[in-house]
Amino acid sequence: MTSEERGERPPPSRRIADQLRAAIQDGDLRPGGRLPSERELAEAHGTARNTAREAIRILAEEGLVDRRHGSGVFVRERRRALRFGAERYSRRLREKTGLSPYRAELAKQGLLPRVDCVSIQRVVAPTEIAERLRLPVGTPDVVRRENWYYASDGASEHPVQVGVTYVPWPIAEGTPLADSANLGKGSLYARFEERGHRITRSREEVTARMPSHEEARGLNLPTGVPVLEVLHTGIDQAGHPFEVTRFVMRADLAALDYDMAVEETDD
Amino acid sequence: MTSEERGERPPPSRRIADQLRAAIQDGDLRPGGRLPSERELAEAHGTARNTAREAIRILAEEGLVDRRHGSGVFVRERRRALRFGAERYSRRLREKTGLSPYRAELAKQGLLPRVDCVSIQRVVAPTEIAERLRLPVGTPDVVRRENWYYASDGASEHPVQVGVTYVPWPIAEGTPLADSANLGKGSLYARFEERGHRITRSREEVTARMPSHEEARGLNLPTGVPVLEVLHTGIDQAGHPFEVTRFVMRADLAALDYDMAVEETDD
DNA sequence: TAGTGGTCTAGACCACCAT
DNA sequence: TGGTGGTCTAGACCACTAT
Repeated sequence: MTSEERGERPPPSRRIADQLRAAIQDGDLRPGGRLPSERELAEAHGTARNTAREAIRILAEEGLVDRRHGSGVFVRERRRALRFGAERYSRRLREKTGLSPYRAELAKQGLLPRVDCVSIQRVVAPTEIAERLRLPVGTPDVVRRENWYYASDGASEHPVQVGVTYVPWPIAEGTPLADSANLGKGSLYARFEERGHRITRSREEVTARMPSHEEARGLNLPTGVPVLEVLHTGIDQAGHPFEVTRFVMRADLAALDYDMAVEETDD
Repeated sequence: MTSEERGERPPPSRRIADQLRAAIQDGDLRPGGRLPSERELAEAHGTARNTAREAIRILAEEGLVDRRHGSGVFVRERRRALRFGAERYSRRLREKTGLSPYRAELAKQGLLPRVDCVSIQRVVAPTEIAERLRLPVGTPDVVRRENWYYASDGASEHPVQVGVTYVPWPIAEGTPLADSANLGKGSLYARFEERGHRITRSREEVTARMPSHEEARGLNLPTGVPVLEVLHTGIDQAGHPFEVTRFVMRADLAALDYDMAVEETDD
């Protein structure tokens, strides 16, 4: 039981945070608007600066405000414009638009996409990946392709997500999958089809967590923003998994959208 | 560009945090294990206690450690045992097990479920809900049912998720949906079928964010744990939406699992 | 009761941003 | 250059947990 639940007065830092939070939620402080400075808050409440600072920190952890060194503290604007759904793997969509699903979604939002293939390596599959690819023991080799996805509004560009794709070596061998950043017309899934693997089912395991230290730096994440982690498994017409991709995406910019038939489950 | 990226030495609080993080990731500090106290860390690094405390705070925000007032700081154990998938709406599964999907999933994990229907009200639908139910203007009334879901390992019980279901008033009127906490055999979807709405498609919009102040308290969430928010729309055999549920779940305990056909999209 | 984290004070200097 | 947040010090007292 917390002090608040017992009806006691919360400590000053909490009370200042509560008051600012209410002002944000009531619209007295508008998105993009600036909060009073730490020194102003401290004086207004008759506390030390550290106490006002603690209040700001509480709000930052909740993802409600952005702190900008040298400028001030601002009410965060909630966007979450990008929605990624299962149709991103649809051949029909691929053939119709000629765009990769990431590019198609950004185009819909009037944003400029950029995808950067930062590495292609032949590695031993991590356990989690090997399980999902049902790799036979003794043949653990996969191609690991790491892609970074950016969005630009014309003025500035932000990283949105990272995707790491694992392909069993026997499937990738001798194809652009094994060594080319540019996969050519139709991209990834067109190349899989040429190897006899047409994506028929998609399994997606979704979790959320706070970013690791490295992810927070790489994705340029403000405090109080979690990441969505999606472990995608592509399954072909024969029911065999042929690729696994782990996406890590900024949860403040991206959302997932699934539309599914319900009675189709066969267990 | 941060000071670290310029090759400068990070400030003492960061360096202490980096060192502890490495110890956790290398396994020198095991899950459940206790970190040195703030006073010990401060002395060991020749800093003020507040500086050591700041280091601990950085790790807490990353979700790596739990702080327990009066006891110490402990390496968080990662569980995430519960997986919720689209098959939870399957009639076949419902009829086979006789269990609600939540109860079935917890039983699989050897946990004891408890579901508490805390309120049933007739309200005006929030915009977001009205849009998804395609409510005609002028008939905005819905039944709002709020359920809390708990899991118990026999010793202690934790809240896992909250689900708020909205049903158009004309569908709920005169049925247990409108006023009964106990929905009877087959629960929610059996009642919908009796009203002529068989769930055929499910749309799920998934996001993640830090919990609100109230959610953090209600779900008893430790710092550094985000929530998954799922906006589920049930669609019947005629293609009409008939219920919307917003789930908010602890991301450290729950995950989502989707298995879908790919080429079925009809746009 | 001893040790822990939670909160606070009243300063200080630094790094960053806008003017 | 003046104002902002970022970090730090060297204390202090309180609230909580375990023994």
